[in-house]
Amino acid sequence: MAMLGNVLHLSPMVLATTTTTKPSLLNQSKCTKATPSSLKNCKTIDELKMFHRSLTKQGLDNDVSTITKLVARSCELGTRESLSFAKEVFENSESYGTCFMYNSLIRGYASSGLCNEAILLFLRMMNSGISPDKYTFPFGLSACAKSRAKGNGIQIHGLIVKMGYAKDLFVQNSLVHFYAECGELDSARKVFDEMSERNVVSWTSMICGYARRDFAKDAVDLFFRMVRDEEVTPNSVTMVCVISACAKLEDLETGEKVYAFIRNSGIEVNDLMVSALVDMYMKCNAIDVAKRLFDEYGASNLDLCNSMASNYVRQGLTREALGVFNLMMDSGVRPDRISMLSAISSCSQLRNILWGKSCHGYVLRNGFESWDNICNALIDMYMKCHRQDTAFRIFDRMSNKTVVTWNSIVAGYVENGEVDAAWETFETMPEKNIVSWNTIISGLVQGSLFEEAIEVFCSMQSQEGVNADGVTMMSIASACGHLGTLDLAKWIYYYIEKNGIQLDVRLGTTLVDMFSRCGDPESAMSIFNSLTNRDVSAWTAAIGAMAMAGNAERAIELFDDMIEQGLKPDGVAFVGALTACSHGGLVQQGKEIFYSMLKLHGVSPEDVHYGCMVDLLGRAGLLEEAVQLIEDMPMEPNDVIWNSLLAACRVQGNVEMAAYAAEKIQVLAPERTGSYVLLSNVYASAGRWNDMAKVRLSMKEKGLRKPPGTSSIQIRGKTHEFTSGDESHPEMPNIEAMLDEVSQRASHLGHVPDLSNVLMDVDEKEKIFMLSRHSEKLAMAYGLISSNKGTTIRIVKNLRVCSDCHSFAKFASKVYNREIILRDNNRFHYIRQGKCSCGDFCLTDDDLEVLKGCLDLGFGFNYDEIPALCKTLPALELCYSMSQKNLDDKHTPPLQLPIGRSLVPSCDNPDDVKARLKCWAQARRRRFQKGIGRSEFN
DNA sequence: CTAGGGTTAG
Repeated sequence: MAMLGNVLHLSPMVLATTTTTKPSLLNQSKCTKATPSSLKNCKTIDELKMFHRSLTKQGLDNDVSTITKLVARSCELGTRESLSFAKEVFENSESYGTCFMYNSLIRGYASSGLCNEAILLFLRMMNSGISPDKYTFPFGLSACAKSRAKGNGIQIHGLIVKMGYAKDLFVQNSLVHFYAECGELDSARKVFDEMSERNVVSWTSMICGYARRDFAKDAVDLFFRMVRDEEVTPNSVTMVCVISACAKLEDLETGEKVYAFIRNSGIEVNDLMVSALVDMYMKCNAIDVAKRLFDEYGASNLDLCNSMASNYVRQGLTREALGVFNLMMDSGVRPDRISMLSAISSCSQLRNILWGKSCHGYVLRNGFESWDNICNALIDMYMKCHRQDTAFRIFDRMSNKTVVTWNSIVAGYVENGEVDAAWETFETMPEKNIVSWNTIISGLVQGSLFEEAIEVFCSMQSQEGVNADGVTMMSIASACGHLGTLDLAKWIYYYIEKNGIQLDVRLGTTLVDMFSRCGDPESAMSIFNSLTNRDVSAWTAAIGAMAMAGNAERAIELFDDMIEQGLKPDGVAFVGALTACSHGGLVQQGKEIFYSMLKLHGVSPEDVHYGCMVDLLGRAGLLEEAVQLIEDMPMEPNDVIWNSLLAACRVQGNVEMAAYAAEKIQVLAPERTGSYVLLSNVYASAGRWNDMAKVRLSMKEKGLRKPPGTSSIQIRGKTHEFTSGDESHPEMPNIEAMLDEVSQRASHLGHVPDLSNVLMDVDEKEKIFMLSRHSEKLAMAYGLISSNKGTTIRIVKNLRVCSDCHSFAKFASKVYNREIILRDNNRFHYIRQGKCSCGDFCLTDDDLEVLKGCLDLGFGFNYDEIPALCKTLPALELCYSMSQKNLDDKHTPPLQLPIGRSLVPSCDNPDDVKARLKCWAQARRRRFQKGIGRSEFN
C-alpha cells in the first residue's frame, strides 16, 4: 500500500541533505565512562542518551562503528523517542556520510515498522551519490516487503540488476522474501528457482512465503523436500515457519512430526520455537498440551506469553488471557505492544472500560500510541464500551495523510529549510488505515447507529488512499439491512462489483441477509445461488430470506437441501427453519424439525428454539400445547418465551392466558414495555376496558412509556420519517387528503376501523382519528402521493405494525394497484393485490367457507379481526372479491355490525368463534339450496 | 538477508 514516488524521479528537494539538530540535555552527573563495549548494557533510551553524552565528552563521537551501533541499538528499542534520537545522532554524524550508517538506520526504521521512513532514506541515499553495498538492497527490500510497497520493491529489483548485484546470494534471498511478502509467490519462486546456490535462508524465505499466505501446505511440502531431498539443515527460523504452517493448517499430526524432527535433529529449542509450538497446539485445539509447554517454559518469556494471550483472546477466553497478562507483570516481564493488543482486545470483549482505560494509560506511558494497530484496538475498545466520543477522539487524531501526501509535505518543508518540521511530519500520529475506518464503522453498527455508520463510510470515500474492503462492506451491508433501504442495498452491491471487492462467503452471506431485510428476496436468492463454498451461515441467510418473504415451503426445501449437501445445521439454522414454519403455519413440519434437532442432528434446543415453537403453536391456535411446551422446558423460560405466548394470546384473544404471560414477563423483565401494550391490547379487544385501564395505570406508575412508533420511507433518495400524529411534514395537507380518500374507499369495502389498537381513554371519534394518524399510515399515504404510479412502496417501522394499518395497507394495495412492502420489527409484509404474504390474518379454505356464510348473512368484517381462522393467502383475495361484490350488490350493502372491536368480543375461546361462524355458513348453504342468494360463490 | 504472536466483520 505504501507507494513512494518513482525512485529515479523523486524530487531532489526531499533528498536534500539536512542540517544538524542539537542533542537534548542530559543529566550530566550520571554520566559514566562510555566504551564501545559498554553499549551492550544500555537497555533504555535514557541509558543510550547518557552513553552518547559520554562519548561526546570523550571525543569518541566520530567513531563510525560505535555511532552506527548506537544508532542501531536505539532503533531496536523501537519507541518514537528512541528512533528520534537515532535520527538525531545520524544527522549529527552525517559528515561521515557512510553507506554503513545509512544501512544501519534504514534497517532500524524497517525493523521498527517505520517502513515509509526507511524507504525515504533509501531513496535519499540513492540520490546523494553514496554507493550502496550489497547490504543496502536487502534492508531497502525488507522495508518494501513489510509495507507491501510492491512498486518500490520492483524498482529496487531494477536497480539491483543494473548495478550488478543480481547474482549475490543475500540480495537474491531478500528478493525472494520481498516478492513472497507482496503476494507475488510466482515471482518469488522464479528468483528462488533461478538461484545457482541456495542456503538455509533462501529455503526459509520461500517456505515462510508460502506459510504466510494461504499456501501452508506448500510450505510444509517444501520443508520436507529441503530436509529429505536436498539435505539442507534447517535452523530455528525454518522450524518456526514450518510449525506456524502446521498451526495454520490446524494439522496436529504434521505438527507433532515436525516437533519430533526437531528433537531428533538436536536443534536447540529457543523461545521463539516454544512460542510457535504453543501457538500450534492452541490452534489445533490441544489447549492442555499448550498449557503444559507454557507452564514448563515459564511466564518470563515475553514472546511465549504473547502467543498464549493472543490465542486465548482469539478463542474468546479473555479472562485466561488477562491471567497470562497478570502472570507476566508478576514475573517482572514488561508487556510490549503485542501484549497490549491482546490486553486491549480482552477488555474490549469483556466491555470492561476500567481495565481498558488502564491499558490505555500503559500505552501512553510507553509510547505505544504511535502504532496504528494499538490505536485501532483502543478505538474498538472504546466503541464497544459505548464511549464513542473517546473512540472518535483517538480516531480523529490519527493522520489522514497517505505516504504520497507526506512526500510532498516533507518536500515543502525541506525546500524552506525547515528540517525539524520535515522530520516532525513523520512523528505525527499513525496513519488511519482501512482497519481504523472499519473499527469505527463496525462499532457504530454494533451500537445500532446505522445512519452514522453510513455517514462515516461516506466521509471515508473522500479520503485518498483508503479503499473499502470486504470487512467495510459487511458492516455497511449490515447497517443497510437494519435500515431496510433497498436503494442503498442496490448501491452497495453495485459498489462492491465496481470496486472489485472480493465477494467471499462471508460478505455474500451478509448481502443475502441485507437484500432479504430490504424486501428483495429475488436479489438475495440470486446472490446466494452465485456463491461457491456455501457454509451453514450462507444457507441460513437464504432460509431466512425465504421465511421473511413468506415462502415457508421454499425455506424448508432449502433447509433440507442443506442437510442433503452434508452440512450440519447449527442452532441458528434451526431458528431460521422454525421461524419459517411458524410464519407459514407449518405446524407439523415445525414439530418434526424441532424434535429432530437433538435426535438426528445432536443440537440441543436452546431457549430461542423453544421461543420459536411457542410462536408456532400459538399462531396456530394451539395455546394449550404451547403452555405445555413451556412447562416442559429443561431451562427456566425467559421473558422472550413468555412474550411469544402473550403475542399468540393477543391473536387468539385469550385474555386469561395473556394476563398470566404478562405477569411472568413483568417479573422477569419489568422494563419491557411491549408486554404491557400487548396485554392492554388483549383487554381492549375483549372489551374489558377496566382491566385495560389498570394495565395502563400500572405502566404509568412504573414510569414506562410506549416507545414512539416511527415509520420511514425513502423517496428519491431522501428518507422521510413519520411518528404517530406527526404533522410536521411539509406535504401534510396532501397526506391528509390521501388518508381520507383511502379510509373512505376502505370503509365502502366493508372495512371497519379496529379501535382496539388505540390505547387511549378517549371517545370513539377521537379514537378513529388517532388510529388514522398512525405513523405507517402517514408514510404509506405519503408514498402513494409522492412516488410514481405502479411503483413499489417500501416502509420500515420500528415497532410491530398494528392490525388496522395492516388492513389499510391491503386496501391501499388493491385500490391503487401498488405493491406495498412493510417491514416491522417482527417480519415482512409483502402486500400485493389486497393480500399479504405474512400468513397472519389470512384464511384457510375451510375458514373461507365460514366467512362466505358470514358475508352472505350480511356481516361486514375486518380482515384482521378474525382470529384463529387466519392462515392462508388466496383466501384473502377471495374475501376481497366477495366484499367487492357485496358492495356492488345494492340489496346487501355492507352492514355496520358490532364488529369494530372484534368479531365476537366476549368470546375468549377461538373454537367458539369458529363454531358460531360455521352456523352461519350452514345457514348460507341452506339458502343456496333453496335457490335464494347469489350463485357466483359456487 | 530469513522469524512466532497483532487490531476490524459474524
